[in-house]
Order: sequence, then structure tokens, then C-alpha cells
Amino acid sequence: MAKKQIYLLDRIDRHLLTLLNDNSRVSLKELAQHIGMSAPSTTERLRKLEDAGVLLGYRVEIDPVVLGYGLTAIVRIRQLPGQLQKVEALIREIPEFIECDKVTGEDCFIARLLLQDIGDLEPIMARISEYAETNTAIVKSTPVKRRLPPLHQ
Amino acid sequence: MAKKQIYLLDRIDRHLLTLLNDNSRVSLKELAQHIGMSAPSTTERLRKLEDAGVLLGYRVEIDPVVLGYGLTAIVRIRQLPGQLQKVEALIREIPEFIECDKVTGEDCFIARLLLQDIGDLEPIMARISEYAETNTAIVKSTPVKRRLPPLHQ
DNA sequence: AATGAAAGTGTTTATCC
DNA sequence: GGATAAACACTTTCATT
Repeated sequence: MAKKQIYLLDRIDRHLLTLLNDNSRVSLKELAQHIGMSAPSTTERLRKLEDAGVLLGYRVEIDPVVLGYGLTAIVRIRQLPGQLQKVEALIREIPEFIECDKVTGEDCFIARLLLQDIGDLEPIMARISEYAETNTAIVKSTPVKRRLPPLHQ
Repeated sequence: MAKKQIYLLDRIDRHLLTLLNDNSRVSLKELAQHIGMSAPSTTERLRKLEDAGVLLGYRVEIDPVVLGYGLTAIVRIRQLPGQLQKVEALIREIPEFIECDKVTGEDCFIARLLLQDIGDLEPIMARISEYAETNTAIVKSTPVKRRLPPLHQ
């Protein structure tokens, strides 16, 4: 399998992606004005970034706290022998797990968990603990909120 | 300080947020058609979700791999005595750290790090290691990509 | 809180450079 | 790869329920 081709961004691509990450519902006209191009050229730039797979999609950022999820936890999970599939399926099924990575090292999964309050931790973790050892850290603050990858020249 | 008021979503709010998270550049007309309302009512719904702080913004999803970041690492960081500010500042300054949470427990920070290849790990971690003990796990796969919080009734 | 219709504005297509 | 201009489509405002 050939290595995936890297897409080289120019100054305008970087500007476009940054503007869209500030507000992806911005109008094409406004985008075009900011980058100093015509609207059709701006459309064409976006199409290329999408076709190349750089721009995977346009999402929303939602505040979990306003929806009642006052706590975020980061859970490290090491499944018991033979339980990898079961643990992975559980994490997928429990919607409070909003992200999960499988990693190298002694932990096998690292997952991000939303909780309404600390009382919700135990019932959720009890479901996992049948099949895995876990380590839970509660998020106190977030010095760096999810940001874009570095967009080099 | 009073507890932040929780915003109760109805069926239409949940539908709107889901549609926007699939494609936040969708037109108001299309949004309105999907939820079975007029365009002005849809605008008003969005405005309320924004004003209530549920909808924090409209972002893009970018594929780091296509930009050359073939590796993701999750780094746990425990600063040496008196070095908390320095460690936090370093993580903020290094753009390859795309997210960082401060957590309870023996680790102090958990951060997500993008790397072009494994050779880039050492120079970045060397900068941190002057001020902290670290533990790095390489992401092998992502069973759950970042998804929306559960949107209950 | 929502609608329909008109006025205002933005987007797309076609053509050219 | 980008620009202009005309045709087309969408969004916002307003009056109404």
C-alpha cells in the first residue's frame, strides 16, 4: 500500500481553514472578501480541500455543561484477557463516552467520558469493570481546547 | 455563584444539532425542510441555542494525516515541583499539542500530540522533560471519534 | 412561537483571461 | 487558477395568526 500523499497547503488554504474553523457557517462572499479572492475561486479552493481529504467536514461545538454534563473524566482502560471486543463494544454503546482511542502501552484504551455529576461515574464504570481494569481522572480545567493541527507552509 | 442553568432540548433542537454536526454549512432552507419548519422559525431556533450557550460555534474537521501528521500520541505529564506554569505555557506554545486537560490524580496534564513521524517525538518531549515526568502512548486506532454529547429529552 | 410572501442578499454558472 | 457578470437560489424582514 502506497503512503498517502501529503497535501501541501498554501497561504490562502491556511487562511481559509482558519476562517472556517472560527465559523464554518460564514458565507462564501465573506470568506472570499477575507482571503481577497472572488467567490467562484473560493468555492474552487474549498472543493479541492474537500476532494483531497484535508477538509473532512463541518461540525458544531456544543457546550456539554449547558446540557447538564458538569463533569468530564478521562478514563484509561485495560481489558481483562479475552475481553477486548466486549470492552470496545461497551464504550461505543455508552453515549457518555464521547471519544476513545486504542493505544500502545499498558493501558489499552483512553476514553473521554461526560458525566452529569460524580454520582454518575460509578454506574457507568461498573459496566466496564466487569471486563477491564480502569483508572479515572477528573478534568479540572482545559488549558488547551481542541485546536487545528499546525498548518505549515 | 449560582449553578448554571441547564438548557432543555426538545426533539427539534436535537434534530437541528445533529444535522448541523453532520454538515454545519448546510443551508437554512435545507435545515428547515429536514426539521419540517419554515426558514424563519429555524433561524429563531438556532439563535436561541446560540444565545443559551448550547451552540458554541461552527468548526471544521481536518484530517491531520493528509497534512503529514501520521501519528497521534496521548501524553500524560506530571510537572516537577514549582514547574506547573512553565509546563502549561510550553504545551500552549507547541502547536503539535492540539488539546490539553488538567486532571486530578498523579498525572497533572493529559495532552493530545500530533507528530509527522516517530522521529518527531523525542525533540518535542525533550522540551517538556526539563520540567516534567511524562508517559507517552501512541494511538493505534480510534474506536470512537469525537462525537456529540448525549442529547436527551 | 410560528408562518407566508416580499425585499434583500448570496451563490453558481458561463465565459473569458 | 482566477475574474466578471448574469441567472438563479437563499435568507431575512415584516405583517399576520
